[in-house]
Amino acid sequence: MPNQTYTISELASEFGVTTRAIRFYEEKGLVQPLREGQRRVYTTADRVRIKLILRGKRIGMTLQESVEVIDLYDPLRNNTEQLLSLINTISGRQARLLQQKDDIDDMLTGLSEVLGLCEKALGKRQKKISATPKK
Amino acid sequence: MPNQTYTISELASEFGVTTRAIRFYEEKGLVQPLREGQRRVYTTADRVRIKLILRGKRIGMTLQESVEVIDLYDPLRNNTEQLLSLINTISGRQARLLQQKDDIDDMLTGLSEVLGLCEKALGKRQKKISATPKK
DNA sequence: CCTTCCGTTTACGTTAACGTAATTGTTTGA
DNA sequence: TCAAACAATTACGTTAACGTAAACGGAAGG
Repeated sequence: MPNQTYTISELASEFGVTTRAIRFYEEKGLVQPLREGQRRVYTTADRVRIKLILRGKRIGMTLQESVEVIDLYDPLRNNTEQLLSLINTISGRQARLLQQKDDIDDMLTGLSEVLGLCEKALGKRQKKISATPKK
Repeated sequence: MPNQTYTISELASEFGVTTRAIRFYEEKGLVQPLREGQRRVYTTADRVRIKLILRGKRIGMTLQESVEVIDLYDPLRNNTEQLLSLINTISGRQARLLQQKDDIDDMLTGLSEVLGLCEKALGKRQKKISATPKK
């Protein structure tokens, strides 16, 4: 039943952001929840948009960029001209993402090496570390 | 011969940033070029730091975060306590990077699907697109 | 000598993405 | 009925990461 709705604080706590942030996204036109009187009512579609926005944020996209990416999906307008331009846009975006993956792989490689050095320095003692996901 | 040095504008144009940005990084203590009179002189080590900083930026890290990652590499201080904490830090960072890769993969999948739809809508005509990496 | 091209410092301006009140409803359980 | 919990609006504050402009100095070339 994807006809569920959500309150702002439900979504906020689900995604680990503040209600202020979600209202801010609305100010910027990123979501347009329904109203029930004054109260905002979010549909599953709204929920998905927010989720995608936050995904974009995690990889360093601005809110506007996230919206642009999201908007690539919807009306799928039929003009040939626009389709060609859309293809270019998507290709560019894909290239950036691939670059990002390379960057991440490089960084992961480096971190693994440092990790190796650390463990070596610890004399390979099999110390269990309490997972402390700081902050 | 890695004893080469660089001027600020050389690095700026190589990396596609402004000299202002590089001076800003210095203000923030991210690099400490030598001086030749007033002029800044950058070593290959400085160059690498800047490169790493920009790599961090591409995947959405703040300057401070980039420095933290870079600093994981150097003194490799020997205190056991610190080593354990370092290991945790690195593990956390790795987790974030893996999450980012997943995010990117998801986005790439989505974009590919849209691309497919576009090409289908174009009737599979083998139109060559001029690579227009816009802006 | 004068202009043109780097380069430097100082300092105020800007944008994004919220944070942080302050104030004012509205609903709900004791 | 009344306080507690949740929601809304309005508005000023904040941080990061530079942009932009002003004002100046050395050096190189025509």
